[in-house]
Amino acid sequence: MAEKITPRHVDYSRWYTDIVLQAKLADYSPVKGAMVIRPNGYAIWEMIRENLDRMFKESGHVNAYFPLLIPESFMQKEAEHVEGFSPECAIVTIGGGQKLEEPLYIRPTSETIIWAMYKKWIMSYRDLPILINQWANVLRWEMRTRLFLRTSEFLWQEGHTAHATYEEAEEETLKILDIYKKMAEEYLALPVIVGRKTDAEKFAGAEHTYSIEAMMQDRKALQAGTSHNLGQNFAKAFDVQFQDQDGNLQYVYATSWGVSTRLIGALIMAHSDDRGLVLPPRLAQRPVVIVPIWRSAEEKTAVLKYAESVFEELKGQYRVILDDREQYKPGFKFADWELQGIPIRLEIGPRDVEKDALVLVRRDTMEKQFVARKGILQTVTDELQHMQKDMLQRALKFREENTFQVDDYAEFRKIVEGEGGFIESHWCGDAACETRVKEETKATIRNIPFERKKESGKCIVCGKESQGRVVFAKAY
RNA sequence: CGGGGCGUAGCGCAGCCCGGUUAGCGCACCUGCCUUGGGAGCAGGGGGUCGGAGGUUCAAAUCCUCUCGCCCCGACCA
Repeated sequence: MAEKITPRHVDYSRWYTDIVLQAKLADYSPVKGAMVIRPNGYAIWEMIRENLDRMFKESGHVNAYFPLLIPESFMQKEAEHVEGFSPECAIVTIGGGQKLEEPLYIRPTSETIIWAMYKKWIMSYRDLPILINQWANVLRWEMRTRLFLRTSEFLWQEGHTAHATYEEAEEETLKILDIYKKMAEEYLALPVIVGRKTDAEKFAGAEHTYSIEAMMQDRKALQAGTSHNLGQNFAKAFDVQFQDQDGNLQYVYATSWGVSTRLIGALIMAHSDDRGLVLPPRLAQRPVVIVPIWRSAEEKTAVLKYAESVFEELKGQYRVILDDREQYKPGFKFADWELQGIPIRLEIGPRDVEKDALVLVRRDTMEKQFVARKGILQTVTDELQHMQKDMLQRALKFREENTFQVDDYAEFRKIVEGEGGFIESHWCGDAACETRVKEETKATIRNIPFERKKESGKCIVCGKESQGRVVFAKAY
């Protein structure tokens, strides 16, 4: 059989597309720019969703659902917001066979409809805070689309909170960022740089935006989540005031934050290899596959009996696949499950039955080891934990090896135009310098990391004073 | 909007220039046999408005006209 996946070194973006299609994560839809998320892909989203949802609820948030369609007038209330989103909106103008009096926007995000409702619900400080999240689809008309990374319609969660003070809103914004970091590192095994976006890169309508940024295997950056402190911008636009304890009317402070199915793209590009998908164990709904191997009918009986006993032992803890299909040889099954990223494969053949052992293969390292039948549940559990940890460490090491401190613009350009990577350079804070770098190199400031050294230096572009380094990279 | 390319089975393609019986190949799919410790083999089988419409002709996947869709490059936009 021919190779199904273009190797990374041949064509990175084709490799990515091949993985998505061949691992049956998603498929192209009849509508340009949209995609179908297939069961394998949706399973990953479910794992992300279940865990994030739990963390949101543990931190006091509740879920709700706001409608898909937003009156045009709502969209136009917040000036920056309108400007930021108008070009990429789809608008419904006909309903029930008649032209609508007011066009309805298909939500590109829900701030406006939500703040129109918050106006009705918020009267006093006793109504605050409101900590609502919603799981929804949104639509942004995109010219260049790529499966999971940028599609016109995508799934996400969007949190929208309302607070009595700026400080409380800021605290919320940061709390969520922490949850995102946890999701990225502990579940996706994806090390991220936490920081603040520059004004040029912030959300349209926000006071400021924070993000988590990850490095992909082609050394490009991918924004994996954002959290915005919206200040009083939306409260003012929608006239949402509350009466404080002293009886004074004040505008409400807001936040919003989201992660999307783009995380699945991040996951693929950070960990997968030329054989196919590599799933971190904590995101695998089915972390183990058992492949029985036999020749004769007697062997088949013995092997299957043995395999079933292993299956029974593991199934209380893990969703296990027992691949007893007759029509495929073991070699085919190995390749098939590797393609789909199943973290651990257990091979069971006549020799293993005899020795009361089995062969365990880790997807990330492809390392084969003989393990004892006894205690297999514990062995699998240990291996899954190690794999989870190793994947994060490996990704972290890769990022560190491809992060450079640069103080000379010529060298900066050489790196960006060459292999690429994250470049930590001084920046004076002037948008003009940021723009110049973007125009000349296509690299942008990913964020201003929280964990940066206080270090005086000179702006990589203009040479003016700078307090610390920011992270530049080409981004998805 | 300009230039170029492509539409033939689920996917990838050949056939077209030079019109001629039932339109073919690889992969995938179905049935059977045989195999099974790294993507097997053999035999049989199902599946097509040849993108669409019109025209030329005894005869069109093939020639002509129109039309629709997609891809690449440029322009535009960021």
